[in-house]
Amino acid sequence: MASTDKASPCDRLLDAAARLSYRDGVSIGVETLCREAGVSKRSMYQLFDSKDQMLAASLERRVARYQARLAHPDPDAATPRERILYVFEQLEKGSVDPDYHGCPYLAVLVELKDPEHPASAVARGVKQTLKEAFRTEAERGGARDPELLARQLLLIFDGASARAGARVERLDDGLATATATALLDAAGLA
Amino acid sequence: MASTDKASPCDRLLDAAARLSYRDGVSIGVETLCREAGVSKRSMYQLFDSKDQMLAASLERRVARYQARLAHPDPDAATPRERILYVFEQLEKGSVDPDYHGCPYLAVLVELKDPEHPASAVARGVKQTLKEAFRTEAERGGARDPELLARQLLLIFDGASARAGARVERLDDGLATATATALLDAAGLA
DNA sequence: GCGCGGCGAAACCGATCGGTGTATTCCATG
DNA sequence: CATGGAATACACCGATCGGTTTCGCCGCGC
Repeated sequence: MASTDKASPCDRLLDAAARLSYRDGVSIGVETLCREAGVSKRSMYQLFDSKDQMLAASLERRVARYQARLAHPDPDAATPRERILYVFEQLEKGSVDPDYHGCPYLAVLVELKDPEHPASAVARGVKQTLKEAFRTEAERGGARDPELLARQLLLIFDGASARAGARVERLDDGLATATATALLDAAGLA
Repeated sequence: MASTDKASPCDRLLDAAARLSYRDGVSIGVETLCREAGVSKRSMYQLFDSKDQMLAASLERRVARYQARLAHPDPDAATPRERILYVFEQLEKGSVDPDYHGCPYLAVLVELKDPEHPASAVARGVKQTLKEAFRTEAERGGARDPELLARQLLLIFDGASARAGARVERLDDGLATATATALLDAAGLA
């Protein structure tokens, strides 16, 4: 059976929306989405009010998985520095996938220039959460200015993911971790 | 008279394409573009082979202006460090404009996931040129690894422009220059 | 005065957009 | 077996997509 069988129409729709909108952009058509999910357009509009809300739901659905992949597997044993650098190591590991096209949440924010779009709100929330995670680690590690360090790390994170996704830069030599390390050192993080 | 009068149809078209595709995204329609430029669709298709090529031309047209805005006004008197930091100061100055939506070349690369698109090639070229400018300054300033430093600075540049354009971050407190400075120091740049 | 070329207005092309209406089928529950 | 909700197929809506074509005006050279 195909990987999309057996799941509920709602799940199949959200998975297809996440996959295709990430690969082809948010302007992917609902017709294509439904065909890919094996769900009729009529069913889709009974499950969701609009394409915009389905897109937001498809982003929301993957938030936990996304954050879990960036979280250090053994948080208690790791230092703040290790937990921060683990995020960038994971970014570098993911970027070698030929299907990698950058952080999907940043891509949505760039493509949907409308900040009122429901999907933009989801994406902003993910970015905010990551920043707060960085800031918490920065505080625990004794950084001189935890807020500043967190904002700097997000500059690196988003810059690296955007450039790697656009195939303008490669991260597989540790560019992101090296840059983050330089900032951690400059911030006086333990 | 409107600002678009008196210029040639070609210029008006390219200006409108640059303005609207930057504001609304590259999926802006040719109908809208032509209406804004006051040029008939027929004339547009005599001047350009396709919408894609017109988009590429509109990006190309602004390259020199874009690069000039990032270049230090007095290159001979300035140190490599000053010339590098000037780029980030200009980025921060531009980002306070309410119409700022990030670096237009990075936005095009993210929106047009197709690297074969003629506009993608133009955008990649701009990024490459900026990286080489950074590397030249890094060499002249005696950085330990000029190539690495140039790549790191572009991470900052693109991360800052994308986040500022998406209104997820503000640069008006000097975030970009502060981060770049930390990297220059870490690289041993004079 | 006349014809011709360039250009704008607008119709037109097939395709696709987001979204809806309607009729039908499937399946689980009572 | 009957009923009802869920899902289907499919036609349809007006709008817009990138792109082409027709027509008619206007100015310039002969």
